[in-house]
Amino acid sequence: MIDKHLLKLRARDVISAEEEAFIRGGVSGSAKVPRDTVVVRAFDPIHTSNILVSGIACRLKDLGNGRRQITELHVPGDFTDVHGFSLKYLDHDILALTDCQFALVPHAHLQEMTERHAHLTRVYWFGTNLDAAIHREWALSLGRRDATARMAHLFCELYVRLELVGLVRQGAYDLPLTQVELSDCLGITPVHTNRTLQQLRSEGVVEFRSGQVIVHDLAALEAVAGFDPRYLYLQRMQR
Amino acid sequence: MIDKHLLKLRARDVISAEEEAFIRGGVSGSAKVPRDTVVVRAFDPIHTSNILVSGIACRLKDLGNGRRQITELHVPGDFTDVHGFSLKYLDHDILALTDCQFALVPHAHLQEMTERHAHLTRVYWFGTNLDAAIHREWALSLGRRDATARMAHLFCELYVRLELVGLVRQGAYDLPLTQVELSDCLGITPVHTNRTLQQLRSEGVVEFRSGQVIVHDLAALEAVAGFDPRYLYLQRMQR
DNA sequence: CGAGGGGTTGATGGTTGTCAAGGGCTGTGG
DNA sequence: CCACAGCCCTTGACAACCATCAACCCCTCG
Repeated sequence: MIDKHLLKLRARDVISAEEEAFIRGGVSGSAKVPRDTVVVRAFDPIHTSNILVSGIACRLKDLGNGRRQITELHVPGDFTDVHGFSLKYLDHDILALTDCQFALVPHAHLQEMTERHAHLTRVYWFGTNLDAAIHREWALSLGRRDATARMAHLFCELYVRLELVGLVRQGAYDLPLTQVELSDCLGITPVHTNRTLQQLRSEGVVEFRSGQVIVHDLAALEAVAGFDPRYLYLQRMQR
Repeated sequence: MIDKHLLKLRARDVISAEEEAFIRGGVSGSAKVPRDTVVVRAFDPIHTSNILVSGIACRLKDLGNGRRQITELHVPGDFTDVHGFSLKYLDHDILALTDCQFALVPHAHLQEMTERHAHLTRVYWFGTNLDAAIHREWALSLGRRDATARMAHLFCELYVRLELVGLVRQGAYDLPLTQVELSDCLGITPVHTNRTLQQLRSEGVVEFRSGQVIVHDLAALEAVAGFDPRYLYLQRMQR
């Protein structure tokens, strides 16, 4: 069930058989939730964290006045809320953007990990730091890239992250979001999202249609985005 | 030297005398750097992390074409780059925005901490998760708040964070940044920063002048910002 | 005294937001 | 089987926020 999660971990560090067993042993159950479900509500106390097994989820901050910002998209293999273990509550919702399956990990298990598995603790600490690096790149996009570059950059990021877990085929990947949800990632209005998508499509760079991203020209997409993947920390650590 | 750092830690968790000794024992030296110094350069390998003792520093992402985005401001007591311990290099610069003093902590010491001090490891893990929460709030600002609210929100955040380490007096605190640097926090141009500052000043809410932030009406400032401090996780944990 | 950094102001333009309407598709129930 | 609701996408007209460009002021410092 959490094979993709291990794939993601092993892309960046060495996980021993014993550590793998410990991780697998920590999964206390699983949950299937339909599209548009709030999996974890902001500010609620929590005692379990969720590994995304399948589907697309996100971290969503809601201003209440109708304005909302997605601060990260989650792909299969992601630990959507390990940070909940140390924070005790989240400052944002975890929302399933499509039908999703999650593997559940009690915080007690993470507590035990910190007591007895120093290396694994560092691996998951790294994981939350990677999330923070993604947040920073999004802040850069939101602050200093125009709508076109911002959108291209998001498509580049997802390309890399999904390829890591084997979900890119022939330069295309599934992303069954609405244009409204995409807007909430990019900090623009749905109308402008629509027009930006049309522009990228007409230039033959990338297409977003019927829940799929089809990259026609990856080099061009990266150029439009100004994409530099180093913020995703893709090299494996030497232990 | 790192009293403010301990103040910050103890605001959110219980630190034993033994743990305090371990932290203090980890400081291998200190560094004084003048304004505008890059303390840690993006993508350089690193083996030491820095606790900010005095001054204001930031995390800065540079697009190269003149566009740059500050993703977090650091105040005295902050561990500006603990995340460098697990990431091995940073995806952004650490820049001293004023004359700064830092306490240096070798990564070997943090490594030892993860092996022998599980609770302290959780404390510092929490710390990086708090940074990520701040990143998310900034992403929300950059994506969904207008310039006025964004600026007000930043002043609110700094008010809380500086108060925690005893650096707010009579509703005012030092913030010796230029308007250009403030612009790089807010994702707007210096010209617009200037006009937004004038607006907030003329409304009697807050004043930013000669390196000081003077809050005239905190309630109004928080209202303009839509400020909710819960993302700063101010309650102390019960161990 | 001149250079340079920082701040201020005015005029103008562009990216993006807002408002409003309509089209296509899907699912459902009469 | 058709009517209709609802969601999603698309388009056009217009407005607003913010960027750009350019100039000027003030202060400090060599």
